[in-house]
Amino acid sequence: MSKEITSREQDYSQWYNDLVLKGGLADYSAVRGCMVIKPYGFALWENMRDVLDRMFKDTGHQNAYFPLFVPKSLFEAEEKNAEGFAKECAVVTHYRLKNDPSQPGKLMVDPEAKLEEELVVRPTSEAIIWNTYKGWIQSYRDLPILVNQWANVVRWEMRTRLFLRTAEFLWQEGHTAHASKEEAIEETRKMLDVYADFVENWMAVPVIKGVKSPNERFAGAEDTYCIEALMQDGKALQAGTSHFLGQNFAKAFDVKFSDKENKLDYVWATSWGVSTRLIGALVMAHSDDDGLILPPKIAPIQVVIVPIYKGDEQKALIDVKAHELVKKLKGLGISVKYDNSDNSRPGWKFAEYEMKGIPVRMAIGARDMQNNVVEVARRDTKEKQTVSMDGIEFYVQTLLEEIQLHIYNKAKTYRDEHITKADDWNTFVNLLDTKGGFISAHWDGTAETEEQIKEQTKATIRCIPLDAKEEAGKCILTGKPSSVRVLFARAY
RNA sequence: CGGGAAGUAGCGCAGGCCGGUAGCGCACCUGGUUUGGGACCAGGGGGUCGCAGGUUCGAAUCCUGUCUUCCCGACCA
Repeated sequence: MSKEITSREQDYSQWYNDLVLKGGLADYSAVRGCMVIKPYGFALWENMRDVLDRMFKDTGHQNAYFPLFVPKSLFEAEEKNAEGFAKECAVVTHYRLKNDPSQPGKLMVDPEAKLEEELVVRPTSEAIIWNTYKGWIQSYRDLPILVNQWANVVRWEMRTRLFLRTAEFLWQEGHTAHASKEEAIEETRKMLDVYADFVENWMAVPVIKGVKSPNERFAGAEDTYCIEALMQDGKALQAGTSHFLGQNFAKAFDVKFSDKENKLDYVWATSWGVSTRLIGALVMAHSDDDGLILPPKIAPIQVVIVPIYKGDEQKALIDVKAHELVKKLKGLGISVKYDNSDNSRPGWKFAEYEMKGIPVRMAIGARDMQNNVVEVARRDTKEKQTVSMDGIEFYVQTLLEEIQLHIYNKAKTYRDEHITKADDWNTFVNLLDTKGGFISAHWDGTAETEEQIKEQTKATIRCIPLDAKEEAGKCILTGKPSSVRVLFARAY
């Protein structure tokens, strides 16, 4: 069969690629490092986006849109930020093509059309946004500014992977400005909570909230908070970040405000973002060797109905019943697809919709019609049940909730079982090589030690968990004193 | 960006060493039989062999360049 999926055991990377491609989420494109998000994948993103957008608005944010291009002089204003991104920036240097005189029918960059100042294609928008905020802010009365934008950004990655790391990707970036440090920190933490809420309760992926070590911190931030998720191969994935930017960007762009006492001070800033990378996390957290497993709350299609019939008369009868069923389900806000196409047989459809991760499949045949029942199969456990048609919509509604919960609990159990304490170096290395997952260990707090651990084991500090308890211990590598355990893992 | 592999019909692949005008399975179209886990029979359509040069009477095949993808590494807030 052309649609077979590589098993996780055989080749985890290929399994992931197969799911994304054969599940209809995305395709490769003619542009290096850039992918096409297909309708099914984009529908998933739209669902995620809509929920997040509602959450942002419920916490007082508004959407706006800033330019794709950032003049180089603005981009370099906040030095650390610029330095951090410099190596992966696409740069526009010309604004015109012309016919190539030496190759008829071909175009060339017009050397006459060189830009006076190069334009950086945004890898993130702090620079252009803070340059704009300068004009918006004079007094404390203008604060806070709580703005989000949904946009694409470009980071010229050397090695790309569908959804997980592409040269261009879609995301949202929140950029807020505040009158006090405390308020900015509160905002940073609030949005981290929003992300954790979304990823856990909608995507059913458990996350650990934490703060990044200096090495892993966003360039230009004072503190970077993150949510870290664990994939089925034991590797960690950063699912979202929220940065307390201090006054770094305000100083770089000279954004000051007068407080109530008419004293001038620099504005305090935050930024926070999640991207289409979340789709990669979703795929790797839940799916199995038969295809995608999508959580009902964000699945583009929650229920698919497949008719099983012999001949047109039977099909016509089932069509009527199925349409009633569709109407009932839609009445409860459940998204349904009735697939009565005659192109493929039921077995083929079953496999196809399993591949696409549709949470619930219902099959109706002539026998079911007679008995007033329907076969209900759930994607997560693959269990099948025959259920009475009476009140079936409520049964399905409950089942969808159950599936959502079950998917989350399954991922959480796996995650919890893969947080392991290590108190000596051998155990630490062994755990990384055999079990994977998060290793909870002491660290002396220095960048040098973190760097050495990374060199020797490829594991990085994913975060210092926010709920970490004070505990006297010794650094896993140097034996120096440490007061808190941090989480190490190999990561995407 | 370094190492390895690959690109031939929508998908998966063979052919390539030894140059002679392209084949298999699935999918697709037509007709029929079918339909409770990826149906079967018969007939049929579809490819300038990734792209661009070169060698040759002749290139999918040999040579050069280039683009894209995969795996490993380096890099990665």
